[in-house]
Amino acid sequence: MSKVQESLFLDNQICFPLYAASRLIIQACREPLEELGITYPQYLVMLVLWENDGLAVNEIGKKLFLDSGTLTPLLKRLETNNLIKRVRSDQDERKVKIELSFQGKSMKSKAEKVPKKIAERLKSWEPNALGILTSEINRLINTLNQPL
Amino acid sequence: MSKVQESLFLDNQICFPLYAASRLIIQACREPLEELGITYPQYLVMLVLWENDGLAVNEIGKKLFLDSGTLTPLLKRLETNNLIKRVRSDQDERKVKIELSFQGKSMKSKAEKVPKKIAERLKSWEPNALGILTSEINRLINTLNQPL
DNA sequence: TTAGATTTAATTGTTTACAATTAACCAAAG
DNA sequence: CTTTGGTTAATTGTAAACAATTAAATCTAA
Repeated sequence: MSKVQESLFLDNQICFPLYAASRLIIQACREPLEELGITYPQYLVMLVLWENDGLAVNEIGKKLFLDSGTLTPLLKRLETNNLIKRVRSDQDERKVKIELSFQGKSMKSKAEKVPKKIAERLKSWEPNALGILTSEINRLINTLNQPL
Repeated sequence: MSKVQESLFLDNQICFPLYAASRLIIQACREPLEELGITYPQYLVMLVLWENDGLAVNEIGKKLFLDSGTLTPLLKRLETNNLIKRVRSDQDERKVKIELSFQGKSMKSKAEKVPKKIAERLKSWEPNALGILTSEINRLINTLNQPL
């Protein structure tokens, strides 16, 4: 069979394994996240804010590769759950700053369960192999982010 | 800073890089897929069918890690676009067999553009490094699929 | 100074994901 | 034959993703 035809099998491409692994690991996060009452994308936004509170919507979007079409409704849900506040900037009224509420800040310590759960799930992996895999995936992200 | 706190940074975990890389590479597929008039998950179903025509919904689901809640409406859209037929099995009326239409079969040759486009996008990568990365991700999938 | 371009968030509409439930069907035991 | 338990696809409801558009605010260059 020709190389081109072979490449039309699921596992030969990198796309499907990435897609499947991403969904499976998010599933593994779901259980500890349920205790926090948030979803995985919401958790990502919280991670960004715990590192850097008060960012604008587009600044969060740059870090997570998400646009306002995804973030605006997600942030509204986080606000409804009293984890953040959305405040229009005075200096630039186009911008909406996202600020952690007290409850949002308090969640940080409880959130440590998530990486712990994942680490437990991947305990059969050499830490080194996992580190290499992570950095190779980050390298792939860099490649895909380069303008064509 | 403690290890646990460090693990609450975006890039230290494997979850976010996987999630980001998955979405970025699906974005890279979008342009060639637009020519075919299908989405990435629809393309995955077509890949499965090109390898094995006439599978039942749950058999496709096992290969893609998707359930009927996702597949049923997706397959209905593929049927509306005349790429497949959904036929209730005679032997077991619970099952719905998915059969490629003539147009669905014809699309296979045009679909070769997708892996070609991805290969072009990743031409800066050593084929070997890409192969190792793919197999490591597949190993991760196996780990995550093991029952806890 | 202002006309046009850019930035920013929100909105609209389509398609995935997925949990939870439902309904029909099958197979095996009694 | 009937009951029971398991399988299969569909349905319902919620939350992402993302393209495309809109509207307001800001910036820039003539």
